[in-house]
Amino acid sequence: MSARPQLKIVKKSLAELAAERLRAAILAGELPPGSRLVETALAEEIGASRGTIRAALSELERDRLVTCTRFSAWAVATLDAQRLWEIYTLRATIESGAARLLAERVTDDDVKAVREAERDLDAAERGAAGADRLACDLAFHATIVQRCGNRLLIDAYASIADQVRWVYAVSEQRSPARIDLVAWHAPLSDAICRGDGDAAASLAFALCMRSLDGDLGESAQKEAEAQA
Amino acid sequence: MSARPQLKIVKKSLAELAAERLRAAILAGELPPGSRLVETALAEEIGASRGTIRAALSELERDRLVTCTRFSAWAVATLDAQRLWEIYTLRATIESGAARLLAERVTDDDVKAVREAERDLDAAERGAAGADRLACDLAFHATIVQRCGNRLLIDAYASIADQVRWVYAVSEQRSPARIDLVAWHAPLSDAICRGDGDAAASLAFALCMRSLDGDLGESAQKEAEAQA
DNA sequence: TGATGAATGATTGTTGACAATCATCAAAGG
DNA sequence: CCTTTGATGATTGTCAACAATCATTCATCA
Repeated sequence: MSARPQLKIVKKSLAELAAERLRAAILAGELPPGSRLVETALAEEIGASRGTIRAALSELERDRLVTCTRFSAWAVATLDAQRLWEIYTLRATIESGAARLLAERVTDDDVKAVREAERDLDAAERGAAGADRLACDLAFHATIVQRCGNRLLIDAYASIADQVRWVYAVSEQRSPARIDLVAWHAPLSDAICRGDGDAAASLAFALCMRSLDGDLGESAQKEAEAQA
Repeated sequence: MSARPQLKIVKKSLAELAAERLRAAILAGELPPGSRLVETALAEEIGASRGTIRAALSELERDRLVTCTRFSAWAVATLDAQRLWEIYTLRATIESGAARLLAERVTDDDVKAVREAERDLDAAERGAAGADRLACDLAFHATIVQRCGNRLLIDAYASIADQVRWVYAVSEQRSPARIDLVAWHAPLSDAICRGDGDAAASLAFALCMRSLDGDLGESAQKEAEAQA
């Protein structure tokens, strides 16, 4: 069997297409938190029937991007300080578990991949602009999760990563704090590569929680005060 | 505001009712893994229309109890050794994160609750039958997660706990290995109560993974061999 | 003035019919 | 005998209409 270009086309149902559109619109901030979503209106705009839209909304509901109150209304989910904290701690939990798993079963390939991600991070730190730095940062974390070998964890991470991106998009503070990327990430790489599960878990958790304090400290602080 | 009995009645849609029924049937093993689920047949049996059944099936799909292949068929999900490992490591990850969170923010109330769950465990160890032992074991773990203060974590745990119960129901080995409950759980309680997040996370993870080896080692082993 | 209750419009919940797609199997051709 | 092709039945995907429910408004009355 020779290597072929990828020919297979992924067929998607209308509901999936609709969900994609809506997800993109929400993540882009076009539909701000709290926006009312009316099935008939969306059906008109998107060009599908209500049942189809309904399926799409249900999919987004399970990803916690929209909420539904019975017989009343769909709406884009809202973000308060509590939810923000929950999102980041869930992310920290998943990454922490993935890092522990990876460390406990680390292979040579894994070491190579992690070290490479670390090098990219170093390169980004030297020159690149904020957006690239953020991309490399996320790529580093994604590498760890992707290689942990647990599809359930990978899926859970994808879902929560969506919400993290959403938080970035919605909050005014678009670019993460200019921290010393390599200095913070290197200990985690080392722990994984030497197979130290406990250390990897601890460092991964701390690193994620640091993002909460650093990137979003201001707006979260503001919100918390507003609520008090 | 005085304390009142819970008066609110929860109205459920037909789709939710149907999902409940199906979930119960699957968890009880009435619909064994791999069973084909046909929308029209289910609609007939349950007494709702296809669209309603479809919504119910979608809900179960999100919880990974059923799978759907496009234009073809719904089916009860299957359990192989890999998936078994994934379920248990995801559970370990979530419990581990919850334990870390709880330890880092532990209050007097938390200490009291954890110690009480530990005492119940001790009592169960002395006298009770297998089922009660299992119940107390699960209650202890649930206590930790419930008190971590993160609704996302709690929900994620509820979903994965369903799957753990399912594994128990489906595998022949119904009762967990007769381990020394208190001896295994006490270090975790201690770590949480003294606020040692790293230790709590490590112990919680190890405890869950121990369940995989202990309770289900045989059947998992068998399956793994069958696949090879 | 404030509470109560009925009418109303808007929105979701549910249904059955029709269209699109897939898995199966038998026949044709080499 | 094996592979390919076409027909067929079964099953999911989509749709538009109807029913149930909710939020709002406004008139009524103590």
